[in-house]
Amino acid sequence: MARKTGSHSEITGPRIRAAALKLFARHGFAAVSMRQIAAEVGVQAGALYLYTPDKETLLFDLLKEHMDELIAAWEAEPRGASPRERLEAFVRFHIRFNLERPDAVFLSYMELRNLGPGNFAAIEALRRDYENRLEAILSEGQAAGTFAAPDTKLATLAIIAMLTGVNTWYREGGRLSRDRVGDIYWDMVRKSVAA
Amino acid sequence: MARKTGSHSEITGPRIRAAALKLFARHGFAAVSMRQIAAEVGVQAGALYLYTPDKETLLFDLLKEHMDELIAAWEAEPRGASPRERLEAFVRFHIRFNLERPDAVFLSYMELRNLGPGNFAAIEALRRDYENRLEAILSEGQAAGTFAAPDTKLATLAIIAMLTGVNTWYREGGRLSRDRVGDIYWDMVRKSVAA
DNA sequence: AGAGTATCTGAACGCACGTTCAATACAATC
DNA sequence: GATTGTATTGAACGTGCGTTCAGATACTCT
Repeated sequence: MARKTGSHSEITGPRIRAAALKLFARHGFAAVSMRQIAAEVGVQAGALYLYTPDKETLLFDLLKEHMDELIAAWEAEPRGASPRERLEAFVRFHIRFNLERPDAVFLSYMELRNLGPGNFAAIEALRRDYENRLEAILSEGQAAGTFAAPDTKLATLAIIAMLTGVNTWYREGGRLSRDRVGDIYWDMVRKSVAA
Repeated sequence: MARKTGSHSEITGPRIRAAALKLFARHGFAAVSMRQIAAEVGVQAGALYLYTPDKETLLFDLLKEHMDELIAAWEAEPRGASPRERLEAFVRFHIRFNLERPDAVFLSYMELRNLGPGNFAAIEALRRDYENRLEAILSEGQAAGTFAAPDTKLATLAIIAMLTGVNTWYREGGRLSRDRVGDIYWDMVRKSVAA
């Protein structure tokens, strides 16, 4: 028995990636077998190799796609007029974007070590690219006298760590809405680099 | 051939835990085999079971020990007179303590999901205990008018995420000393919750 | 209707896994 | 120097791993 009905290649590929994303995030890359991913999709393990050359590449593609989307989404965001407005937009964007993709965010922070050196470097470069966009905002504000961070590079890393941390505790339907969380974090970030 | 010379039980146990900590942090719990740990220690895989009932318990013991040490070390820290002094002490303590144990910190944030429900709950409780100590400081300062965090619970989580993030980028011999990093983060934390 | 192509199955490959345990080697005690 | 107890080996258990591939199936095109 092979396919049941219809042409599936355009649907199986995304389903494999979705299943892999979910399972890798839940149990960790090394703890998830190709057979588990296949079972989640409703297919035999061998069929996965029509869509990926190997397990590591499957992980890499997920991480790469996530980082590309992150940067593209930030680029598409309306650009604030002042450094202060741009920083506020960044804070709210980062929280909102990450809360919409908890599995991909989790993977991006936890499973980099399962990549070979070349793939690792590619993802790291994208991460640094994203960080640099925040640092540029802080530097501009610093030059304009709006901000007074003791060290813009460290402020960049500190702010991103703080914002990404929201994903570890936020639960849908909890005591705070996403917008309210954005308000609270913006207040803290704003003050932390205030002049 | 069994032992080479001398009585080893008091030395093999700690060596197993040290090897497991290093390898788990480097490659992830699921990706490390009992045979690899044994090889690192210079012993056969079967010998590990003299010191741990199974692999998960080995991980749990590492995490538990780390959390116990963390809380005990904070308890032993001199207690500042004011909320502001206590917060500064917390910031500097957290950075210093975590930078001294990067592997254990990494494990504590990444491998909780490999614990069974009971073990998981035990570690989570200790983590919450630690967080509550910071939140208590913020609440006191809030009541005294020293701090004006929009939400002490979120400020707690934000500060801890920010501080723990230092471990992801700090490298010995880099451009900043540990003390200087403490200064910079204390400046940002102080301002972020300032009245 | 028939050929060709894309998609998938099912079995197999060699290898490594966590764990157990009888046998063994050594150290300490008498 | 024999006895006892502890620390360790080395082989084995059944299971599951990532990956490959010949063959089967269902769809498309003529």
